[in-house]
Amino acid sequence: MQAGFIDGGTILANIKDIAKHLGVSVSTVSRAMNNHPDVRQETKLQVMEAIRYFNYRPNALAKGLIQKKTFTIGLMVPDLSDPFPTSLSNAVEETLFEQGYQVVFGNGNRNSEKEKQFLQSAIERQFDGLILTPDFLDDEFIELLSSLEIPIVFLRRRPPEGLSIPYVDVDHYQAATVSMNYLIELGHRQIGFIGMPQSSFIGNERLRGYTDVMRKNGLTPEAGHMIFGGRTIESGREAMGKLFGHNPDLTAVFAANDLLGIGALEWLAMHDIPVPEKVSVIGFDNLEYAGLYWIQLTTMEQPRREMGRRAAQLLLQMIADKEYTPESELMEARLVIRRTCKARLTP
Amino acid sequence: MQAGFIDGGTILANIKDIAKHLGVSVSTVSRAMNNHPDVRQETKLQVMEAIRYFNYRPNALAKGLIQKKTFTIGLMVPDLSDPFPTSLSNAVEETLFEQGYQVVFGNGNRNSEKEKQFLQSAIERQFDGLILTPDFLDDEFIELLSSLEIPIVFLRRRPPEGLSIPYVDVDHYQAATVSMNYLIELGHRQIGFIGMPQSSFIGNERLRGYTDVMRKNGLTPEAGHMIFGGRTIESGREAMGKLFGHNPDLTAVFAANDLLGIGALEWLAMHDIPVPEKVSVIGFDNLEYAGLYWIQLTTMEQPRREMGRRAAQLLLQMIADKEYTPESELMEARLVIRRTCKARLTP
DNA sequence: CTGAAAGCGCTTACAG
DNA sequence: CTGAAAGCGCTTACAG
Repeated sequence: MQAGFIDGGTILANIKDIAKHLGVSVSTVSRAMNNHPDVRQETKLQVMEAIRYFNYRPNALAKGLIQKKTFTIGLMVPDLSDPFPTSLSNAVEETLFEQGYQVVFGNGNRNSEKEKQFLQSAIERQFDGLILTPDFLDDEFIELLSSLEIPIVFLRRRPPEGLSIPYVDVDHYQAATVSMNYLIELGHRQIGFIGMPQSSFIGNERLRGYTDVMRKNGLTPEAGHMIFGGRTIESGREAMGKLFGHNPDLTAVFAANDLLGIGALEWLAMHDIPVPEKVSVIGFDNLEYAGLYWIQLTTMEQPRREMGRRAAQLLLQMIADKEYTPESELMEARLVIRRTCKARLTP
Repeated sequence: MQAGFIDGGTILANIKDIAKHLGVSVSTVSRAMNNHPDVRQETKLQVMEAIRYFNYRPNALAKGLIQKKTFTIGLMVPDLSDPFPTSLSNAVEETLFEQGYQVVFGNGNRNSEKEKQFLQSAIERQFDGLILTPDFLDDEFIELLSSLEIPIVFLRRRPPEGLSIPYVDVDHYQAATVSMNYLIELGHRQIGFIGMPQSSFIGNERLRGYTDVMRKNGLTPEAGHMIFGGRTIESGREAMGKLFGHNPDLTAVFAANDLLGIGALEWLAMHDIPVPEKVSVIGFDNLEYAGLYWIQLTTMEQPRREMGRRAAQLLLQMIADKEYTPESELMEARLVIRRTCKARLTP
């Protein structure tokens, strides 16, 4: 029951084949497919049947070319192998899919060139909108951005100054003060900080939360109590080693993300330093890892699904009304108390 | 220095604007852009400059429509939140990107409808090829597949009978015999099996490895030693509970994937049953999790990057030569010995 | 080396 | 309710 070859020529049916087969015009077929009101019910039914018979699918390129709308949205993620953004991407994808959009993932790959190429590709392919998590906001990238007339929202990143692009992010500073206050309340005073690369905006916001809370409590954030450089388990392990080597009197550590926190826990476990009895550790992100039986990391949970959904919704609004630039959204992280933090024994 | 508005009309420059601006024909601009040999060097340079000036990017829809080639490839993954496929997808993406292709991720979502919709979308959007990991091979899906004339390769799945679609997968049966032989060599005789849902081809291949090696060693795979149903940590935990509850004399467990294995380890840890002293556990996949300090799961590593790369290469070949259907590839998994398996003490 | 023309597969005013 | 025609933004024989 397959059409396969039509008139011994074309491989796949197009709208012309359908029209010819039914003895109607191409316009009529088009209208019938798109539920145009001005089509006789009978005609519509015939068209539907012919479509089934020929296994016809309209060519989205032709459609997009003429309608100037592709129902395609680009979603740039910094690193496909980073576990953090997946549930976020999932939420973006679901929200957009419900509205008939296909989302195209772009692998930024923590690589400036790839990020730019993704933008280029998005322009050439006429995407309807873009959700971006760029790591490299150099001049060239910003110029590219500003030359675009596609709706854009930033996710987990702040847009460069001067561009009115809305963003969705967590208030990292505020969240960091929450976790720091928690440690302070538990009685900790000697608190270390394991940070991401200092080029990271997010990392710096969390650091700012750390230093501010320290100062507010009359404590000096000492250079020797802070260490920067990575975002992986391995670098967390290393950092913990250095930190504790220089400051064996630390009673708590604030790790700027869970991977770093888990690395810290590994180092402490390897050196038989009991957590939380001797050292408390708090992370940030609430990755799946954090809940493992052996880890049970106390951490700040980012509302990942909500962030993804919200970013998608903002974008949808912008697409619906091109004049409108919605407000950015700063969401709150939530303290998830597990088993790596404990009140310091008052001496 | 931005063009922005051209002739107070169009927003974005197109090839016509460039041509008009230079006083040459559209064909000449097209040829200059595409490095056609028959273009004067000087003309080419002028075109290049105009392109820069207008910030012009060719419309990929128009290009695709006429060239019948979109440089777009669809990659279906079963579940965006599953940690297993990411490095695999990464390798696919890298390989394809090098050759100028954009890959579009499709979220199968372990949902039959979404898988079909992705195929439909791929047809409409004229993708050049497809890498598929479908979970639902019902009749409708198979018919859809066979009506396609796009090159397809299956990744981590076997194509339905009758369709000559090449695939790339690990030899799960062979790998399972490797891990089982390892347990047998360690002296284990009472070996349990924690399996995936019985609808899973992969799960059944691993099960077959288990039962065959048991039988070859004169052991009977007892129904009470096997348990099926999930692929998550939680279901591994549950399964281990049931298994051990009924068979406290088990000395080893073969978990059909790492998540199940980790769940099993959790249950054992929660019940103070020492691993590997009392019970050995072996997994399958070698997820990142498996290497965590507290887990150190002995497991079978799948060559994920190679699988992804290979699938992409096969597809590229098929795209280059549409007549050619390459051989499928069955790769070998590798035993990664960590700390969850130990020789059984001979009584 | 360059241009005019046809055409890719659709949609959409415009007429009737 | 339906059809003929123009057009979306390109590429590519065909002529010159």
